[in-house]
Amino acid sequence: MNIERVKSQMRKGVLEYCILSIISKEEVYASDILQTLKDAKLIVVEGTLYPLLTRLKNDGLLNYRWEESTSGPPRKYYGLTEMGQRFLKEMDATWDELVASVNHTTSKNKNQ
Amino acid sequence: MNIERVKSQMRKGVLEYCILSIISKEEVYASDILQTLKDAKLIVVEGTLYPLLTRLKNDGLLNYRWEESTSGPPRKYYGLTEMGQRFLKEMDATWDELVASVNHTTSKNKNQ
DNA sequence: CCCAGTACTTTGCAATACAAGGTATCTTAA
DNA sequence: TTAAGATACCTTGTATTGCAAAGTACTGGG
Repeated sequence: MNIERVKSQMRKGVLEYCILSIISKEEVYASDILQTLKDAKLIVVEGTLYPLLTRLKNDGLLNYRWEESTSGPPRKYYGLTEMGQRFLKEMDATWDELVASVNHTTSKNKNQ
Repeated sequence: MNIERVKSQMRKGVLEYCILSIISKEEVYASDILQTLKDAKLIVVEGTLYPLLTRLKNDGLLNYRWEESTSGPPRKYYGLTEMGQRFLKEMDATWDELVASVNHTTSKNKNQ
């Protein structure tokens, strides 16, 4: 048992939410997403992200288009489907509820 | 893919944190914990809680004592070890960081 | 033509929440 | 005294999924 494992586990729960949120702002490809998550200190690796994007696409929340790159192989640029946008809104509410629940359970509030 | 699965997944990440936090306030047994989590809208079932308590005990974060009950079999009352208390403090910080990271990624802040 | 860089994909493993069923203890009441 | 019901703790099997590591494929430079 170590704190890194706990961090990793907490991350898991919000990964899909953060990824959908990032994609909702602009069309991006995998490396963009990895960089954005890294900037936010949410460490994720390729082996996690790619299968997750595929899953979200198969669930109809994402779509993508290929785009040629001047510096390597073509990239998959992802965007949110209409269903993805609706889902993201629900996730927003779900996240807010979770934060409220945890703060309630741990007796914290915003001023602490 | 449905929103319930997402809720469940978000819950997972904070379960240990919430349970340690509940136990830190007073000695409790499993049913107390289930009730407290339920009140906070963090649904958990027995089959999840018991193995988790055993794991936390084996990791040295919890200890327990048996106590007779006037209305059924004896209960295991759990308390935090010193290590558990230290760990809980780290989890507090980890949670705060996660909230900050998610809010950053999803471009939200406390006033929204 | 090989090598380095970039991008996407796949495979195997480990952790763990949950559903469902099981065991044990205690109280109550016929 | 014993059967039924309530309470409490535990175990097993399954599905999900994040991650490490290795693989495939495209591009341009030397």
